[in-house]
Amino acid sequence: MNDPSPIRKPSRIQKRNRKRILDAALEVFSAHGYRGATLDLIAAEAGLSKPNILYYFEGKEEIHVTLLNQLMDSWLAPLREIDPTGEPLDEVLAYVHRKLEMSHALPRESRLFANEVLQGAPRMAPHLETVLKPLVDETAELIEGWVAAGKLAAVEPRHLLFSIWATTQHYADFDAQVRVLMDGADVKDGARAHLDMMFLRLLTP
Amino acid sequence: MNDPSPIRKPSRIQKRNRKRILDAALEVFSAHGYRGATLDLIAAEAGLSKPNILYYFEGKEEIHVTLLNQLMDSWLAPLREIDPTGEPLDEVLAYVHRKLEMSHALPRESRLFANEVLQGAPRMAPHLETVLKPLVDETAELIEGWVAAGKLAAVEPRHLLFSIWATTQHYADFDAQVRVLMDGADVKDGARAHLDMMFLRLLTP
DNA sequence: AATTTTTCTGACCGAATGGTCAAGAAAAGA
DNA sequence: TCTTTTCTTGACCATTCGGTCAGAAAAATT
Repeated sequence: MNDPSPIRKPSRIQKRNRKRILDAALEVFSAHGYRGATLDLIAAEAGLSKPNILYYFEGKEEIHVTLLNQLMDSWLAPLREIDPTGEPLDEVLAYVHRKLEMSHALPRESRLFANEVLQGAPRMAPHLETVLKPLVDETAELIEGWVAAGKLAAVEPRHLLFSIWATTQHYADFDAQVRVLMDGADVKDGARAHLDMMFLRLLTP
Repeated sequence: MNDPSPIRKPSRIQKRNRKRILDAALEVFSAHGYRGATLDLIAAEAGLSKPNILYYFEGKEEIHVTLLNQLMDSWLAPLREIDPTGEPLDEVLAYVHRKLEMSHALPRESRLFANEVLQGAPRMAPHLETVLKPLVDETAELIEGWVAAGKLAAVEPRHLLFSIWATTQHYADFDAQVRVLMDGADVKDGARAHLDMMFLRLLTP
C-alpha cells in the first residue's frame, strides 16, 4: 500500500527514478564509501527528496546491495568473454585490455568494488562465493590446460588473475595518487603499452 | 592547562597512551575507513575512555593525520633502500620482495593507505606532493638510467612502480577476495614466486 | 469529471557521534 | 607531608543521520 508493488511491473516513473537513485548512489558511495555516504547526499545528487528515495528503496543498505549486485555482472563480463577455443596468449592479453578499458570507462564501479572488498566485503561475501569463485575456478582450469599444453609459460592461474586485476584497477582505484605522480602525462596509452609488454613477457612460453 | 604541554617532553604515561591510541586507531581506521571509525570504537580498542582520548589528541582528524604521517615514512622506506650503485635487476626485484613482505607484515597500514587514496587522498594530498613525488621522480630517473645503459629492458619507470605497488598491496587490500579464491592454499609463497617471475621476465634486457 | 492509485514531501523521531567540561584521582615535585 | 601538575572520567550537548508518517499533489483509471 505504501510500496511500489513487487507484483506489478514497474511504471515509467519508477524506472526513471530508480535509475536516477542508483546512478546518484554510485557516485556518492564510490566517492565516500558506505559509511561516508549519506541519504541526504544521494538525494541531493539524484534531485529527489530523502523520503522519496525511501519510497523506492527500503533503506541505504538495499541501495548499496542493489548496486553491488548489478556491478558484479558487468564486472565479470570480460572474464566470461575469454574464449576457450581461442589462441591462449591472445585471449589473456585481450582480457587485460578489456579490464584496463573498464577501469578507464567505469572508475566509479571499480572504486565501489574496491571499497567493499577493502572493508572485508561485508555485504558481498555470498556473491564472491557463489558467483566469482566458480567462474575463477573454471578460468583457472582453462589456463592450467593452456599451460600444460605448452601454449603459455608456467604460471599459477589465480596469481595471474590477481596481477591482472591489481594492475588494471590500480589506475581507477589509486587515481588520486596516479594523477599526482604523472602530472599531465598521458596515462592511458602508457598503461596499456606497459601492461601489454608485462603480460606478454610473462606468458610467452 | 588542559593540554599535554607542547613544550615539555612527553612523560612516560603520555608516550604509553599515545602509542595505545594510535595502535587502536590504526586497527579501527583500517578496518572501517575514516567515516566508519568512531571515537568510541577507538577508545574501547585502546582501553581508554573517550574523553581521555581527546585529552591526548585534538580530535578524530588529528589522530588520522598523525597515523598517515607516520605511515608515509615506513611505507616509503623500501623505495629509499634501492641502491643506485647496485645491480639493477637485483635491486628492483629486492624492492618487490620488500614491498610484498610489508604487505604481509603490515596489512593494516596498507589498507589505511588504500582507504585514504581511494577517497581521493583528502587528508594526504600535500604529503603525496612533497614527499612521495620527489622520491618517485628521483627513482624514475635512476631506472631510466639503468634502461639507457641496457641493464634493464625498456620500461616506463612510473608504470613499473604502479605495477609493483598494485600487485604487492593487492594481497593486503583485497585480502577478503584473495581468501575466498585461494581457500586454504598458501598465498604468500605463491605470490612471491609469481611476482618474482613476472618482474624478472619483464625487466630482463 | 469523479475516483482510485501512485508519487512525493514537510515535519518529526530516536540513535549515534564528535566533542566539552567541571571536578575527581593519581603522580610528581616541594 | 603538602602542593602542584598531570591524568582520567561521568554527565552532557549539538549535530548528523537513517528512517517514519500523515497527508498533499500528481497520474492513471473509470
